[in-house]
Amino acid sequence: MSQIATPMSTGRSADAMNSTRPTGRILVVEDDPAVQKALRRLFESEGYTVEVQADGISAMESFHAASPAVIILDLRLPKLSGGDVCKEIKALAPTLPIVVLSATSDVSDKVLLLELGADDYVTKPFSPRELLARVRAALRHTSRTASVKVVSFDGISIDFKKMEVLRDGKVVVLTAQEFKTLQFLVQNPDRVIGRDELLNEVWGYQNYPSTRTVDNHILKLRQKLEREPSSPVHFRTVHGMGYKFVR
Amino acid sequence: MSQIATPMSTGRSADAMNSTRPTGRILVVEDDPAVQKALRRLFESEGYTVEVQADGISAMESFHAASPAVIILDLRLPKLSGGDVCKEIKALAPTLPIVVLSATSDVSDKVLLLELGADDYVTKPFSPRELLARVRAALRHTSRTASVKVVSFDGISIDFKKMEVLRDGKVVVLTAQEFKTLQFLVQNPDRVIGRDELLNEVWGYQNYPSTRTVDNHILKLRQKLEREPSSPVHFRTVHGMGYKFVR
DNA sequence: TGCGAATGTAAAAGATTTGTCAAAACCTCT
DNA sequence: AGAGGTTTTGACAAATCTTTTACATTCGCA
Repeated sequence: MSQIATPMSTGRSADAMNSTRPTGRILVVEDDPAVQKALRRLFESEGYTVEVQADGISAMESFHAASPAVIILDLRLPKLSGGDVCKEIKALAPTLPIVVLSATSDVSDKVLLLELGADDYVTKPFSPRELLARVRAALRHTSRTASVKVVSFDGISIDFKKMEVLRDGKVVVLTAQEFKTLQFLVQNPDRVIGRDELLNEVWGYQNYPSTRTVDNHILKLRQKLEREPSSPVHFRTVHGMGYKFVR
Repeated sequence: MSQIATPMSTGRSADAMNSTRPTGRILVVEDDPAVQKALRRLFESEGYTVEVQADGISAMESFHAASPAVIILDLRLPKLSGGDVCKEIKALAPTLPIVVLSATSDVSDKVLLLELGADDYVTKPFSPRELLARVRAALRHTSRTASVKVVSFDGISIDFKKMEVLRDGKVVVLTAQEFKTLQFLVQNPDRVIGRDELLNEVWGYQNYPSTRTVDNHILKLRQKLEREPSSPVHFRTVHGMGYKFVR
């Protein structure tokens, strides 16, 4: 597997690590422009939204402003050391996963990482695939600890763990995108959600399809889940605004 | 190929932990207060109950009093060396998993650890996540050997202890990796497992092959175990998400 | 009531993901 | 080093999903 030293091997060697298309914001804190660029490319090509900061101070600001889903943090930073950033952030948001990026020499002390509260680390040189895998693992972890496993209403039950939907006891097959859409809606009941918001949350920043795509997915959900698809009860249209899920 | 169930979503979505929900008590034996604190925080945030001891003598006492599910043991200890603690405990409770924490220098020979009876070890600069993974693996291991040694379904029986698989009474030869994959899937039935996760859990921390590798192993499992490999019943694909084992 | 804009709908077109096979890279024992 | 086996990669077709597109319908409002 390809190893990268500092500038990341140009080719997107990440294509192998496919699977889930993430919908996450990543804050990358790294001062070397070459690595910055490489990381941005790496994650953006995977569908993440990337924000890059080069020093500790800006990192803290971004952390507050952007509320990322995961932080990738170089330990060597100007202004405010990566270690301090890590500690501060962990104090403020204990569940926010932080993946530390470092030279082996920086972490020779086994105490260090633990104390900082980092969740994981990758030493330079690292393979893009490995970093990606760890970031995914980190994200998986937070999502797993944070939510309800089954939701039921009107003869429909949604099992997020099995990723299975039943209507009247029978399995309803949903595609990945449909399921994601459903999940977002169900987790934000009674609230009107604009197409743009759905695109942001469910599709992510990178691939921005037209808003019609959203309509189509709602259509599918209605067809598959509503008893009377043409007059939907749960997946309601709010004309001019968007959609709203009601139990 | 499929009447498969439900695909779904990104990392940020709900998704439950595998069967190894931390219900466990952990005994941490470590003399450095900073590391103590860090370990306590790490495991408690995961839902484990943590007891900490700083020296070998107290460790043995706690072992008797608290009957932990797993022990994390630093090799450098005052009063009674970690090695001795390990040996003693293994003599008293052979199945209790012990994860040794050590500096690389201490374990230039893995042999030593094996002699001690440790189940796993993590060396010096280790990532918190890695330690967690090892502990989970250790727990999985005991819960497996303690309760379920054999799993059967559809004419297939898997003997985890013997590492042997029978189909219709005949031995099916699986390679190491195939068996591990099978094991992880079987131990997490009905749950959709992404390729990433499989790589993390089955392939471990050091090597990250491409996701194609996973597909290939699934292929092998299907060829060897499914009655109709081209339309798998037990090793199902969840398009866009990963795989799911169903009895 | 009539008009323009927004939404429903279905099917075509475009992309992506997975199945599968075979070759290459790796191991582990002699 | 070589044999025999395992694991990983790479390629390509097949399967499946997503997005677009085009047209019909509905809605909001003057």
